[in-house]
Amino acid sequence: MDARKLRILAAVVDNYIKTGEPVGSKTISMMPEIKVSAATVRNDMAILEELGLLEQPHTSAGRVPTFSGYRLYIEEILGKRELEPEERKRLDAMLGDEELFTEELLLQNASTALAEITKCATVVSNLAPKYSVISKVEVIPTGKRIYVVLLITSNGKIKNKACRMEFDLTQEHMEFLKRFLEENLEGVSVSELSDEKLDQLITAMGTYMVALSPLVKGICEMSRDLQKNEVIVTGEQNLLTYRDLDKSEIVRFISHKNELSSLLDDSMSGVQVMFGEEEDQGFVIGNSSIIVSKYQKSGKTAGSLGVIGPVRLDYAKIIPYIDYFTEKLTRFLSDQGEGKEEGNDE
Amino acid sequence: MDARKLRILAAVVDNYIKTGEPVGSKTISMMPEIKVSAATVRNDMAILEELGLLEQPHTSAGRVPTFSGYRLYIEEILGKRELEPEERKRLDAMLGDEELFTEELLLQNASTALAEITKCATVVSNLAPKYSVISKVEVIPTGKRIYVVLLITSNGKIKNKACRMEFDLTQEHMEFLKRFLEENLEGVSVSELSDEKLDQLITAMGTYMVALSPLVKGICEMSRDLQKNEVIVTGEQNLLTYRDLDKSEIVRFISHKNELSSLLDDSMSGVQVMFGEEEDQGFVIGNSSIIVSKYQKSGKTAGSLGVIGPVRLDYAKIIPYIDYFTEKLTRFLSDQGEGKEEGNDE
DNA sequence: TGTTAGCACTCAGACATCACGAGTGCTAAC
DNA sequence: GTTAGCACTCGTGATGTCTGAGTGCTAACA
Repeated sequence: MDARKLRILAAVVDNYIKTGEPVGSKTISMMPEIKVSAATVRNDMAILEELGLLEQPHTSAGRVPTFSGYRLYIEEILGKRELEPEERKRLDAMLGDEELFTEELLLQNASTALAEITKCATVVSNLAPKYSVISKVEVIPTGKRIYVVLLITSNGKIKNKACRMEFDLTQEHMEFLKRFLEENLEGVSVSELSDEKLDQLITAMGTYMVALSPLVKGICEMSRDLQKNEVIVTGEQNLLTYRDLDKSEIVRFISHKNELSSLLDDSMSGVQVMFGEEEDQGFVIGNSSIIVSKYQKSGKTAGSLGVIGPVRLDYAKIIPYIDYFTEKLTRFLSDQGEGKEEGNDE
Repeated sequence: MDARKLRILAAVVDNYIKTGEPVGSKTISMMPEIKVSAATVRNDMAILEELGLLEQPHTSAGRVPTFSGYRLYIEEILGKRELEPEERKRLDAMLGDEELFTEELLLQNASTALAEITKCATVVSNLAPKYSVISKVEVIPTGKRIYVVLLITSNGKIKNKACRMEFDLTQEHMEFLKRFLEENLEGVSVSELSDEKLDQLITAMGTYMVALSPLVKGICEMSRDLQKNEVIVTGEQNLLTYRDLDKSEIVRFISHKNELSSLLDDSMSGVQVMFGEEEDQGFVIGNSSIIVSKYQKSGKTAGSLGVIGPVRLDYAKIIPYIDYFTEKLTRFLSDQGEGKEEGNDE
């Protein structure tokens, strides 16, 4: 694969991203970086087509990059671009006041900022709840055999749930419960609370079992809620502006966004680009691509941030942005050390 | 307006709802309930057109009902139909087990059921939080100057919020706070907690003001959250199946669903039908109609339930369904008396 | 051997034309 | 007041034609 062919491929991709029209040999031969005639370009393009990097929608049309073409373009041709200082400033300004950041807020601001800059939809998946540890459990009586269970996790999430009991708890019950929960649940990882663990806990309560098990069950339900990590999509409306995305598929995507979570979580670290049709998940929008990057906390993946748009996306611009945001998130989470305990559950 | 013209109008509406095609005089004259020739039908249709009840998309096409046409059809021609026993049974089955109902669950089940039956989107707006009263406020220390405020309302909603303080609170602070909150907040309506009320409360704390005001502020923020009532939309995807609804408008609608709340809350009691273009709210989908009905609790409107679909909707079928569900909700809320205290804030 | 000009060929898209048929309004007769 | 008949309208879909962008191939050139 010689350098000129790569230049031609790059030119096709650039041009197609810009115009959305198949690119012909003449257009390319007129570009300053290509100094050969249209005929030569044609010869090269025929070879690029044989290699599966370009394709023709129909005989008398120009060339369009294939998925492999895009991939090669992104991986080989686009170098890792560093952001200009002004760009950084602009992005930082969009993120808002650093003082006020929590992981959640930073993530949210980053995704709105990305959506605004790229005019695409952004997706965010936060694994933090999954890896968090129960830091406090509290049971509060609220009259008439109703008890509110409050669960606070190490990453600052707070969850609550009302439990209706068969009868009111005595002072003794409450004291036992307080001690029991402290000893058996505080410090336990949210993901540890499986059904078996629940059974163990209930058995461990001994004679208090009958009276108190609904509360423990409630706690397990909450931690199960915490385990399934949610995908947040921002800027869906932006997708409407692209002619090459099917509107019904967009709606379908929006209502099934949670199915994205496996896609996001399975992806490798670093910036990764996936194309709608290539993935076999049925819910992905045709002709769309998704750029995802993961951020870390103390060496472990803590979540991911991505942009969803048409396949013809300005990768050269967007990838560095995503990179910047995920680096920022990773840095923030490591600076933050043991973790602030803020946040609320709305 | 003679009876035959009404019958013809009804026939046009029925037929148009069924087929989506403009209805011609011949089609109508062949219907069993119309015993006149096509020519006569044409004469009558011309008059109905003059009255603004029908219109022609173009000269050589059949007639289509106008909004007024639909309205007349719904109000004058469709009587209030009672549901068949089987229909009731079917609806009840879809609502699920009565034993488990809370207002929220019932509302949610009703809207999913409606969405499924009607193949439309349903909207739900619950005013309950707005009218609820604070039944309990609790402050729980969670280490390192972080305090979780827990707010429980009369309708069973639980909200929580973490507040970071300047310094840790003493035993004395906590005792004062407990008494203060009990005396000043329990029993207060959520909607009462305005900014002025907040100022009053803070002043009333006297020397404790400096230390404790962040907590009170947190409480007010939460009650403000409770006040703005959310609109829940179910079955948006169903809207995609209708050719006469614009897909981009559907997406726009989904992402601005909260703007519906004023529309829902302002509507009168009883079943009401509104048409997309007639309302001046910009966000409504063109060519769509919305059927809303409100349910009550102790004489006051407690929320609304509606169906959104294309203008050509099977009103004859849907209206009784909505009616049934809102009656059921109203009945449930009045049976329930002072209100169960269940629910959780996820 | 790689590059280029020239040329015949292909094909989507725009545009015009045409026939069809569903539906109308009007008129005159019943 | 109702109906049959008829001329007229007009959207729809099928068909044909033209155009231009773009191609592949070939032969000449460096």
